[in-house]
Amino acid sequence: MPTPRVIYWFRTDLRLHDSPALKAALDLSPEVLFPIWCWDSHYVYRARCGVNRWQFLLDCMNDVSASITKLNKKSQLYVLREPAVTILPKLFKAWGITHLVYEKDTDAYARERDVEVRRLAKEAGVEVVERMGRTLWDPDELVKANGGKPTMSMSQVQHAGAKVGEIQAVVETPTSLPDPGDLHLKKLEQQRPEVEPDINSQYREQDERSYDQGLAGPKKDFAPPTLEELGMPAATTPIKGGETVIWKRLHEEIFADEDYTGTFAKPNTSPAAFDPQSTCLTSPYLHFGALSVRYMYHKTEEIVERRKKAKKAVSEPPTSLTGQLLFRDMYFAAQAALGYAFGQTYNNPSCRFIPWHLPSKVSTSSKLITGSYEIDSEEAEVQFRRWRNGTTGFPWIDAIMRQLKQEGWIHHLARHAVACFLTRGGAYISWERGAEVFEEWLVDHEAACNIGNWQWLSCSAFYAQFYRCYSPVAFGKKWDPEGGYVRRYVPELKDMPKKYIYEPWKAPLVDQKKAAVRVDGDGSEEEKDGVKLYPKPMLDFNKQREVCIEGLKTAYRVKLYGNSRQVLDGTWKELFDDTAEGPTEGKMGGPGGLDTWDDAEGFGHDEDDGEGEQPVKKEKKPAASSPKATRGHKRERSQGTLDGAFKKKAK
DNA sequence: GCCAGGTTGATGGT
DNA sequence: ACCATCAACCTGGC
Repeated sequence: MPTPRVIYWFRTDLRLHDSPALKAALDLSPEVLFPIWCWDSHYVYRARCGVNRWQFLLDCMNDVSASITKLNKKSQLYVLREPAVTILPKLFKAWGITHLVYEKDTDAYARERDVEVRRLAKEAGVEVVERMGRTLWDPDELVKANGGKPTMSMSQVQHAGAKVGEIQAVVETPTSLPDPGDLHLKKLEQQRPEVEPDINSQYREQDERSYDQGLAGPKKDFAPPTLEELGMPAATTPIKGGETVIWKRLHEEIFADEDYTGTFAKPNTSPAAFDPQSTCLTSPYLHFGALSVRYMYHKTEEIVERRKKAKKAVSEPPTSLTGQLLFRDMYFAAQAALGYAFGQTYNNPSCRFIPWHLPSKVSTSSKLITGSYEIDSEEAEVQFRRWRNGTTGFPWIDAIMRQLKQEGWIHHLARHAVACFLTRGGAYISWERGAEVFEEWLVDHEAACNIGNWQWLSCSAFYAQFYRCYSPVAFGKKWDPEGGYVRRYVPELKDMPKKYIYEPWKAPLVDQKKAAVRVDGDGSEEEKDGVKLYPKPMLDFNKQREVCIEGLKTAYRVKLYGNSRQVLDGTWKELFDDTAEGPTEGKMGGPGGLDTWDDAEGFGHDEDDGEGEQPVKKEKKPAASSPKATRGHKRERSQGTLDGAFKKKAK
């Protein structure tokens, strides 16, 4: 057996502390170790990653690279400007690799990529070593312990977690690293093919920009790129990425304040607090793996246990700090169980079907569904744009959306406020449209959590109390009666009297004049006759609230899910007509999703919904006129980008 | 089948 | 700060 020559492939784990995968790599006692990042994964081949998250990723890369160099002057993070599936086979050969080691990633897209990578490794005689380090428990094991079903509630996670066993202990941080070997850059660059397979030609333009710089970048030093190299403008977020950044803050500020850590209760933290924010803001570091979630969990538990012994107050899950981490695991496991379908309503057995005024792009791109919506979606489209722009005319909503765009981060409850407002508590627009905006702008965007939370807030899954509705006026007022948060992020209202700060359209003209702002228009103009403008509200909230609740009531009565037959074949609409009164007997067209791919896995929602229809299990393929209808679309919401590209190549 | 509980509503009372 | 009420969803335990 030759001495191991190892590639350590960084993906979701830009850290050196508490990394089970890195430890596994070092436990091989390798002769050489190449720490690499491939120009791959979600960050190149994706439609939507805003500049702020890009910057945060680059911060994390630079930081971990510097930490590597500290342990071994000859080493660094080698950022390769080529996707894993094409560069890895070449590296295996050129570097004489025996082992490929990485942290397990259960993201739907990552799984598909990694299946291909395993195949390529096998072909090259390279052993793959994979370790879980991204969540408290392995999402696949949580799902298994949950009866093979997606985890849809906190109690399910806690029960399944108890079955899986103790959360893995923290592993030690390496104090030294092996040398990397000769990189053979010239040889590798000569071998560079025209990018084959052509993974997602739709992102071609962006790819080419980086390929033009060569495999090792403009300076041939394998350094992380700059935003300039990527052709992007400067970032606007004040949040700085990197393991050392969060490590310092975690110990010097968060854990150092044991009262804060030990009694943390999410619902009691203010969404209107800024500078500093009311929560610990660890999410983006967890996302990029710059902070280990298990380290955070164990350290928090240590503090909580110490306080318990001292008979000091502590908080408990789900509202405590560790409770927040449990929710994260819940969403990861739900995603692991559902794969690509988790990211959309269409063909998702866990997601309730609600006929939003502005449907998702998947719905509208499906021939089966287009045309079935008769609602004035043009008005909804305008409302969507105003929501995105932060010009809804509701200062609380607009302040949040503007903070999100500028800084890439908003408080959890602020996310609730704007998500509820966009979907079931205001504009009645599909959660998928909102999720896309968060995906682009959040520095902490985690596909599983973002998707899960949008389903939660829109009452599509996880949560059902749709009559609990956030008011765009009252909710902000409750947390911030003076309106300081609004004044900070909607500066045109900074001198508006407190009385009108959440409802400026009610301010008499004389007050508007004093505040040097005119409440008028739809947000398309910033100024008129030399006076600053703030838009009038884009909808009557109290009226819309009624419309939304009625809509949700109907949708819950009709009881269709994303994989119901009527959703897949586009005949759902008749079920929503004439549903105003009475029970639903006889109105439903039969169980919905019994004949879709999900049923093989046994967790459709349709088998037990009573209502007295005969099971139509027998009719194998429904009246789907397109193969899309049964296989479902894959989306690019950070899951799913490779689609057919791999498969073609695999043959 | 009943009933309590569900991380984070709003309002109007004390 | 702590109620009840509004209307009424689902899940989980018995």
